[in-house]
Amino acid sequence: MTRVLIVDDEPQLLRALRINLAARHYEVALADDGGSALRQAAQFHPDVVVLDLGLPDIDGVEVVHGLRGWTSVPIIVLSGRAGSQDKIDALDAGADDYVTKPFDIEELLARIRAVTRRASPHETQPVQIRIGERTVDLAAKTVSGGVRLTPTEWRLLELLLRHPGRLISQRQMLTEVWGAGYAKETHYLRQYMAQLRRKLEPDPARPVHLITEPGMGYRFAP
Amino acid sequence: MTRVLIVDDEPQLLRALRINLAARHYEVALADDGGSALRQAAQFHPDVVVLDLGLPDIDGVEVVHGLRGWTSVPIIVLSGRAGSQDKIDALDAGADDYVTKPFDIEELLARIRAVTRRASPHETQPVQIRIGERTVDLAAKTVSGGVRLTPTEWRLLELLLRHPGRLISQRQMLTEVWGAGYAKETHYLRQYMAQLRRKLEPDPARPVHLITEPGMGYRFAP
DNA sequence: CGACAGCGTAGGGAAACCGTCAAGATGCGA
DNA sequence: TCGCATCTTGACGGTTTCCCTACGCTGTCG
Repeated sequence: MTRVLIVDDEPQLLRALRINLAARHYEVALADDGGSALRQAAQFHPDVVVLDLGLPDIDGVEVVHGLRGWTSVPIIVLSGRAGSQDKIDALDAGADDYVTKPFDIEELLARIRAVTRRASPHETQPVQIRIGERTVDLAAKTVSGGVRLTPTEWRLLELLLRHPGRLISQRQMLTEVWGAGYAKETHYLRQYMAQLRRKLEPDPARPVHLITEPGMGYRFAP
Repeated sequence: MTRVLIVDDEPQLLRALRINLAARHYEVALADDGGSALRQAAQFHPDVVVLDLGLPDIDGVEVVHGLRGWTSVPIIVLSGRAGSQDKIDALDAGADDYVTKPFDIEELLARIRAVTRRASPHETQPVQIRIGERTVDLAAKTVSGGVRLTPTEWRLLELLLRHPGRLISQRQMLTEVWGAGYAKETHYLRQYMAQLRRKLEPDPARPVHLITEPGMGYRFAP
């Protein structure tokens, strides 16, 4: 079932879309500002995000940036502003499509079908990754052996696992998992990397998959 | 280089797009009806197709179907008809995006960037460089053969590798790696160049890739 | 032949960094 | 309101990395 996150500050629109999408057997989550949108995206893991640019707290383009920091979920932008520059900014920030209000609900549905159709083969690619004796499923958010991870642990692990073999800088990890204001709190990294190792590594004291690169960052070695 | 196939029956539009895209270093192919569009797509293998729905011979939606029969190349549909049903039909036929004429050329370019960005996540080209028997990946910060480098070693090596064959002055290396106050500490250079050679050169005593230019600086010879 | 300048190598102390244990603070559901 | 899971914060010992000093080598030039 396709999961849709709708972000808009008009209750009417939210309601209309929720009803229409639910009637077509989409699973729907709602958010009415940028902050809750980012939180919802992390928890709900939608297959597509419908995002209004005119939000009360954060600029919509910033929300796109925030999402693109850690996910490639398709984003369809809504906006009342018909100006072309808005479209260009949103698309270049990483949005996949742009619809100007007022729009026909059928057209939005068609665009949702279009972006999810393109993204769906991506979904079938292996999201199961082995770490030692454990198997991690990023899509289902499960780890074999009855291991459970907290939300923060998931975000951190996902960031590493999505770039196998690549060095992820401390700065990148901190800003993408905790936020832009935490770029220097390397303490958190040590704390949570230790927890991940305890839960995933065969011998947590001698990690072979979650590798430290002193002074630079961490790396997931498959 | 991204390859774009433009299908439209208006010579003016074809010309305008061709010029704009060529100026931005796209490779462009043109077609003015559905038949040649399908032929061109087969021969030219574009990375994205810009397709006008109002063609003289075949209905645009049929062209979409024809393309989707064998390729998943992103398709951006153009149309003068603003009616929503057109959009829905085209999107459901397999198009990826829809732009209504008249459109801002910048907007179309942004949409081209959006669909190509999505279609080719492989564009994150691995910057791999060979040094003797070792392979260095600057993006992933890895060296083949289990070799590990420290942060300072990486900074120094990156500076050299980003300018293959070029002489890098001691002054430049010192200021870029250690800071403006270290411009005369040539000592550090010898120290770290020796370490890099030990880790990367087949015979550290006889360097063939990390070359000393006495009195001047160092050079990376590919 | 000797002085000198530039380069390569080795090793030790200091500082920065990392892993770990432990405890306080916070938020959420019962 | 309480209890639990999670997130923050603090403290300490071990390790890596960096900075710095010392010394041998080579080629040039007087």
